[in-house]
Amino acid sequence: MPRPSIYDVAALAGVSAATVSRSLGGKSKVAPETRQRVLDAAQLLSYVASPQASGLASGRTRAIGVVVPFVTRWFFSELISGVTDVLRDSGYDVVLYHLGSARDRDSFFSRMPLARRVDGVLTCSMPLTDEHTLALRALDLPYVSIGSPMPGRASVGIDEVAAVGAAVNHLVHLGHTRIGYLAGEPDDADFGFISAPQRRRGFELAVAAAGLEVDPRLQASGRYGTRGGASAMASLLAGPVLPTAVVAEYDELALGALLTLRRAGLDVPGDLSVVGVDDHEMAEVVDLSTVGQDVHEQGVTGARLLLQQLDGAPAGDGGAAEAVHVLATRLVLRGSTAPPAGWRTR
Amino acid sequence: MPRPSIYDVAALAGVSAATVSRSLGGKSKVAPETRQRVLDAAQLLSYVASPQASGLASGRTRAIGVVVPFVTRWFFSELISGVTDVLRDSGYDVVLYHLGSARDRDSFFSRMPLARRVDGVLTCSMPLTDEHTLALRALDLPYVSIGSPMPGRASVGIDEVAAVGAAVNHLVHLGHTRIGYLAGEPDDADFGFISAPQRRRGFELAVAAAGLEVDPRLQASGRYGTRGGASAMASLLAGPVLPTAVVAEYDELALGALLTLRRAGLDVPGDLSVVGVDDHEMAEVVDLSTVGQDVHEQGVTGARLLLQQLDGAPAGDGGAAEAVHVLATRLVLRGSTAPPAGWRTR
DNA sequence: CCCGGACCTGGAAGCGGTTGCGCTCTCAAG
DNA sequence: CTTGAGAGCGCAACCGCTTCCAGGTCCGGG
Repeated sequence: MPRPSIYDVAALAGVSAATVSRSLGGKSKVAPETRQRVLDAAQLLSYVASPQASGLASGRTRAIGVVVPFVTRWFFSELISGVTDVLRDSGYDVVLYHLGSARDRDSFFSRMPLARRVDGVLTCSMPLTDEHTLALRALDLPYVSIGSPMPGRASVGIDEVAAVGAAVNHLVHLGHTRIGYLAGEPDDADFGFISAPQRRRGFELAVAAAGLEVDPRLQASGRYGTRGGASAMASLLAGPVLPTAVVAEYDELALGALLTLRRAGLDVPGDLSVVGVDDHEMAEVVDLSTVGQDVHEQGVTGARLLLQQLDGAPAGDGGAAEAVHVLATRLVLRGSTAPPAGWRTR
Repeated sequence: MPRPSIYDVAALAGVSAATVSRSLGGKSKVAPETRQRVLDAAQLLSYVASPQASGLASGRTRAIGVVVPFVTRWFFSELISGVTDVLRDSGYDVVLYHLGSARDRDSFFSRMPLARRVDGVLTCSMPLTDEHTLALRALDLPYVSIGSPMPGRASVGIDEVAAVGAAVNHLVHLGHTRIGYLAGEPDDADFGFISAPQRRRGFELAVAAAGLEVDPRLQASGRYGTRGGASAMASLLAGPVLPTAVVAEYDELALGALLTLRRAGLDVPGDLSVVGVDDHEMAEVVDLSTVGQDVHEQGVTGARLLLQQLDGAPAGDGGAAEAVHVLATRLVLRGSTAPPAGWRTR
């Protein structure tokens, strides 16, 4: 028994297919009594309209393309979770495009499978080349970028520069003067976090603003993740000049750093303070001070912005389509930061 | 300028729409020279066939529904990553359904938005009621279940009982006799890991098999995640009888347990051994012994099984459609386990 | 009593492809 | 030279729904 079509429902309800469509779609006027009859019939047959056909006829797909470079990393999974929750509740399907490598991205943006498949696009902290951006623009679909502003398009994110600045200032206020920086490096998939440059800049600006010197000997980098943080910290420890505190580009690096320090027998924050950025779920576990961002909320906001564009401005006019939403970050003080050794409050 | 249709391509190439379709679809015979002309024309117009229309006409959507209860948890994100990689390379789109709460699931399975949207379905460790299962069956689509076998359908997973058993045996061989168990509890979303009962059973069977007593005073549970592990361990420490080793239902719990132990000033593995299950990425960082499973590989395998059904047996015959793939687990020995205090090798 | 308008509903034309069927043309065998 | 097999390609019929347009009813007002 094949799936029932709209005609089956129409026949059962004793109306035309047009009326069934109207009753279910809820758009134009149908006599309440008629509508109920149709609804009952549909229910009875457990009829579900073919998204294919309805999309073809109406020009709307009721699906959103969500493009992410990674799905296994904390930041992205939080984002996806926020996005999918909002979209599901609005009746949109989420088509997930997982583009880890540059190769994947290139082939994706040149083939553009998004073309007629979705009503809108959401990219999450995607490192896009000009070509990619162009291809995206050519789609001329409602679009929101999360994690990286895009000229003329709506976006949501945090102030990366300020976030790292807050971390630095916290250390400065504690009295630290030799502040190190742990950065991530692009990994095999040739992808560094898109926010990396800004975070580094945030670090340097804040250090300079505090009247301190930006000392390259106090900076180190490691591959993505905890492992990278561990090795970066190790190289800092092996360096010519020791910091009294370090800020990590993101929490995973800080976690690794903590590990290295513990193994080296150094006390945190006694011998060295550590502060991260993100407020990763593990940060609380290891008592890491950090600058938190609400990633789930960014996903939610991004999705909402997109929905707004979808049933409002038809992509491209002023209004919400260009809004840049900057979400707040918060300094989360935990046990990994303290005044430098030998320093005392006046 | 609206998106080009197949007729635009046809006109440009000087052929009929049918030929364009055949040239791009690659199915039936087209003269190589003609096909090339069509390909060039399509390329020139950057033509992408509407999935809607082609799906409607052909009955295939080139999309797979992936249903997960969570996306932010290690296990699931790894799975999704494996699944999406395979499907993307096979030209399938992934429609992600993120159903965290029982309410979400109920409304999902009763509305069944999957109906005509996808060619196949993949569920990942979903706790399904009989109703859900029935609704899924009624779809009559190629289907693979990851993380929980389903009668008559293909599935992939690990032997949960054996995995925990391996953890227990490891401790037994080390000489432990008072072995505790840390379990997770369902969280707000009313969801406990679907494998929880089997893991517990694995624990109890292995303990019994070792000739030891299953002592309820050596078992504790906490809410999902590290936090839960920490509190579960705490309650064990506060209990009437102390274990010399504990196995945690999954690594996140073990991580929390390690934290509690460290804070309590207990040495691991000196005072107490800890072993987890999963080989979570943080396990390596904190030097946790564990029983590892390759979750990414499970995703890959699941996706492959589904593809096999898609272009082979039309859902429901014998063959691969019912295969139960059990992937291997491996005992990963790290620094969190050792013989019990006061014990020495003969 | 007649007419205009509001309100429902049905008919039918697509939406943009796919594909069965059949026509045309080429070429080798009879 | 005739005939038949194939290969290539076009015609047209859908796929299942949405939506424009027009027709039919029912009312209230003139």
